[in-house]
Amino acid sequence: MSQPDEQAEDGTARIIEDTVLGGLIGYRLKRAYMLIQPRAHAVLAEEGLRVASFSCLSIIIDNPGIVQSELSDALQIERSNLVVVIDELEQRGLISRKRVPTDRRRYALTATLRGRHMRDRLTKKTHLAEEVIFGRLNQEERAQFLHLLERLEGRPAR
Amino acid sequence: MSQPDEQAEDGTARIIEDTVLGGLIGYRLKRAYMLIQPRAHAVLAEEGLRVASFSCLSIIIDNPGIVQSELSDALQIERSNLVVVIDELEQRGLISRKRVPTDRRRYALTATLRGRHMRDRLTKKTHLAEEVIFGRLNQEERAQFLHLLERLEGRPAR
DNA sequence: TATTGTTATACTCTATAACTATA
DNA sequence: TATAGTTATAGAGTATAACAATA
Repeated sequence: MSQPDEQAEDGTARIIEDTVLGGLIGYRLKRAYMLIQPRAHAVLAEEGLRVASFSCLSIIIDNPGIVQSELSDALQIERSNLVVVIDELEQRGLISRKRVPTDRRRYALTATLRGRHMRDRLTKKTHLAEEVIFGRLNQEERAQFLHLLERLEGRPAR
Repeated sequence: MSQPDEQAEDGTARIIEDTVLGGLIGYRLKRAYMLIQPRAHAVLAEEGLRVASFSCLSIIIDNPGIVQSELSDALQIERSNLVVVIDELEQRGLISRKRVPTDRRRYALTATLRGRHMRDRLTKKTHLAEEVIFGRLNQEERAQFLHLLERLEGRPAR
């Protein structure tokens, strides 16, 4: 997987030079993300869930009664695109929705027992899948990395 | 931008709990990437280029004579999807292609002067755009972060 | 008037299969 | 037979506009 042994005209592998791209954090983040994402995708697909569905399920479990517009904000998914995900989770019996009595425009979302079990199982499998890549870092580096990602998201230095 | 002030039923902002997602590196990488990507996208769009086009242009400049299948490997873009990008770069006069005499199936790609100027200009603007986010880290943290990204991509520890 | 959930739609990215010309 | 570039196409994911119900 990903061996750089493309044949150049003389039959030797070409070493790719790069003076710019590797210095761009967006490019580097994308490459790292693309290492992880397909593995998470595959694990979740085994249970018929997409990544977005798993994310929604997880946030609903951690925030019982959350409504779609709040979920939309939290996960940065367009309200309109959330609809199909929520429908899917409900039809599979992983969450349920009921109208908020004080504001009948909104639906309070809660996970079912089945949904909670699904998340717990998939959390373990996803962590295992990520381990193939994240395991390249030792414990100190992992903590550093997650800390730096938090800093990038705007959390102030410790 | 991204203030978490969604109104809960009682009129106070809901604090979103998260016991699982934040511990998944894929989720965290995606969030960081989504902070950077739209900014790079916007800068490149000002010159009518997409991110993939800029990446290709840059690798072609650094590797004159590279052919499409090598570029495809280097950037992990499907050969078929590269075609439109290369066409675009050529039509805009940023690169040129000529058949490789020793293997007439292949086209050697090289950047024009105009292409090199375009890259130089866009490299500066992209770095500036990324700075809004990456600037949240100090110099030592930046070096650490890029180093850890390299480690994730499989480069052995120093 | 504004907001929530919804529908319809379009656009970009990405993936796959099959073709051609060359090797 | 295999490979490079190409075409066509389909599937995700994402973004926007407009609507009904409710506030």
